[in-house]
Amino acid sequence: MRSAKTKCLDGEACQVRVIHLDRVQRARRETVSDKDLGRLSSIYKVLGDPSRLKIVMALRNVEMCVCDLAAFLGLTESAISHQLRRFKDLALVKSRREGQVIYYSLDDAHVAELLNIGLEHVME
Amino acid sequence: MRSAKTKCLDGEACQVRVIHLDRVQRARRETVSDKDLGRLSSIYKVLGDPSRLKIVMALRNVEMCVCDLAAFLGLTESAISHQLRRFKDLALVKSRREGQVIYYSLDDAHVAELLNIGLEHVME
DNA sequence: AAATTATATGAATAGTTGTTCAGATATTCA
DNA sequence: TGAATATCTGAACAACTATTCATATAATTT
Repeated sequence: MRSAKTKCLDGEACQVRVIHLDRVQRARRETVSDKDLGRLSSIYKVLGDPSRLKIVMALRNVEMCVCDLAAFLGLTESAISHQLRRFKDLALVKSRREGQVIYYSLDDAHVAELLNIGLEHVME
Repeated sequence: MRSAKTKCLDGEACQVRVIHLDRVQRARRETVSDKDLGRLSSIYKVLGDPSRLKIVMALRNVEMCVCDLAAFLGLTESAISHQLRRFKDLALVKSRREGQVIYYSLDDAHVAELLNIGLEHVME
């Protein structure tokens, strides 16, 4: 099969070689929107850090406060708080106030599922 | 409930407040090894970038070469190659050579599952 | 009200990372 | 063999990020 020049989506020539134009077009047809792609990658990204992953893995089983998580991870309470906010922004973790203490837990069943499948992969 | 001082795992005093010692201990008991935690976070991390996510999303449906992916993403072939190596290092993507062309596809069923669950979460 | 406790926030910084560029390697074809 | 093609690799750099420190906010207790 021969190489071929193609044009970028915006119309400008972009000198990209395409060996299988049909496959590229199919990929373009079946791809998810950039918005969804961004949101999805944000979710994986927030799980893609050892400290944060340890946090959600713990929250899978027990509801915990910032203090507890700081002791568990051996990090500053400030660091934990910063990371928890990232989870909250993505609606992966929810919080519940009881006096001065704020308890954190998983907000979404999909998250636990993501963690379980990941664990399956790593454990076997 | 009152705060309490505890000691770090290594025995040194570390001035960490712990509100719920039982929960912290339970978390310590049920946590996965640091090695597994590292491997797992690496998997999420590699999916946590829009470009890379777009690559594996495409490979979910079609086997593609570096050229094709470069045209699809609008990136350099070099950039694609660099990213594909990360996937290969984690055994998430496999390759097959046919002459000068190397075809890439998903290596692991778990990856597709991770992507599907993520999509479910984002789409709904 | 003042002191204490738990958490949140903003700035600063050291470390990490995605991309590009230039050049190397591997395969095919003439 | 030499030219052409597809992919890979290493260095370099701008952009991003995880953590800490200092400080602010919110709730409780005395």
